[in-house]
Amino acid sequence: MHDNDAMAEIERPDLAADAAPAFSPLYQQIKARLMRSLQQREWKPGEAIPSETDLAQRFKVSQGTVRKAIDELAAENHLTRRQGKGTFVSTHSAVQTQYRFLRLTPDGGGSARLQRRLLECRRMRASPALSQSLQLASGESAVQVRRLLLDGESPVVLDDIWLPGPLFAGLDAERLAGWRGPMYGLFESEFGVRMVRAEERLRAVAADAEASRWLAVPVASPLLEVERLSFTYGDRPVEWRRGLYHTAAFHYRNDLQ
Amino acid sequence: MHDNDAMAEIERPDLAADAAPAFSPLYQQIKARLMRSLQQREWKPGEAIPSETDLAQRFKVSQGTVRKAIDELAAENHLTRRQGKGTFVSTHSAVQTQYRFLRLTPDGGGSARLQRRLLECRRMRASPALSQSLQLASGESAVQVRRLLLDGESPVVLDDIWLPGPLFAGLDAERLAGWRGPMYGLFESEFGVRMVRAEERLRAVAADAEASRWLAVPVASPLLEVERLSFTYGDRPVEWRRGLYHTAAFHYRNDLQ
DNA sequence: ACGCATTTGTTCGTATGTATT
DNA sequence: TAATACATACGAACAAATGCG
Repeated sequence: MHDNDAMAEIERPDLAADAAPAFSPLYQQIKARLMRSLQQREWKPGEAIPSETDLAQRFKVSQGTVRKAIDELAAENHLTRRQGKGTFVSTHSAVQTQYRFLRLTPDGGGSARLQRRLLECRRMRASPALSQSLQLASGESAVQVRRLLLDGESPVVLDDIWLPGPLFAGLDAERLAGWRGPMYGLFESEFGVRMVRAEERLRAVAADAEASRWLAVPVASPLLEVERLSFTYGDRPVEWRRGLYHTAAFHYRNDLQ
Repeated sequence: MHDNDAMAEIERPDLAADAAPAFSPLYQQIKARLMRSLQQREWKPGEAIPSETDLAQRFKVSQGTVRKAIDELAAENHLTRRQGKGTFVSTHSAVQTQYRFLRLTPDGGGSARLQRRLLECRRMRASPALSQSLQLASGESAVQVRRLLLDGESPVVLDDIWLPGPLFAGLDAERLAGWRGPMYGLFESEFGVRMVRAEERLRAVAADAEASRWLAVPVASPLLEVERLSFTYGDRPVEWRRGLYHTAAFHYRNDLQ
């Protein structure tokens, strides 16, 4: 009836780790409550959350149980632990986590040092496809941002970014151009929207006239197309992005384990 | 009354012998010893390792310390825990982890169900570049495998795979063609080489004549090039692979967190 | 410069729950 | 049902890093 080797075992629906139906371990419940506090911005990106002993008292559980909850949140990059200092809400502005989602790497090694050049920032009516991706009500507005990333003088990435209009009220070219640091840092601190995870889809495509112009490559050159759907708390999609990468001197790096 | 960890350190000065830098937490030392056992195939892929209590006795530490070591090894995909059954050495043959490194996904969703077609398997002198990548002695032999992955009748991936010749003695077309299941499963069970992690580099390239023929696309079509360097225990590189993906109906999926 | 309090990190021990055989 | 193994939970103590007075 049961298979006895390692290959059995798969058929179970195996409910997701964070969805907590009727009965879930205490630490999972604590984890869910901490996630809720993060979502409600009780503690903001960069700030410290209460100490483990404080939280244990608040939730009336042992410190070890809080610890296990925090462990998982730290493993998922929601929180960052610092021995002797405390546990902090992760932020895309922290130097060590800047450009956390950018996998572009120079072929020679090292990490990319790219300049940004803002090309466009405008408000538009969301297309049906975009409304679908970002779960917008029909007819809702969107912000479109177009920009280049350059290695010195040579353009490497052409990004088109779409955001829900209402969520990013007040976002315009001036605001973007004046911001020093990663765009996701701006979103966090100015609009209260923190990107917590993203799904990327990669393809090879041929450069069209526009991409050819901006990236300074011949029409029909092969380009790496990177589509990205980014999510904030509660698995809510809040950014759709399409990047075209010129992968002559750079590549997209991915570590598998 | 009981040992604190300083005393434990004195009782077992040999613990830090290989990897651990002088003083490291006990559970890290246990983790290193477990890794060594995995590397030496004391327990083989798919097999169960001793229970946590057994290991605790063997290493003369508490069960909780062993648990923390195993936790990390499980998080790194070296081990797989199954409640009530035991802890098992991960294997690429297990159904739930088959094609763990393959990120190719049909655009419509679901998971890829691709046929394999072996095109070539031959022994060759390793090129200098390959020797460099696989850390081979100069003049050492390599095995080259070329194959197609097909979705029904339409080719999707052209893979070229290079392996260290001595490590894969006896690997030939017949052996490959006769094997049912993932290639990495064959490597594990027939050659004792388990891939534990890999680094991929992605680029967009133009199809050359050969790629065009095998993938049934026009010359100069954009293709997704996926270079992969795979490592076994001890960070030893044991496979170099170049895949050309035709990303018309498929894409390379990557989840960022 | 030093010591102290705070906070996370490590280790132990114990008990109980849950899944598997 | 019983035995085994992993999973959860609690409590306690000490270590190590940090920051402050």
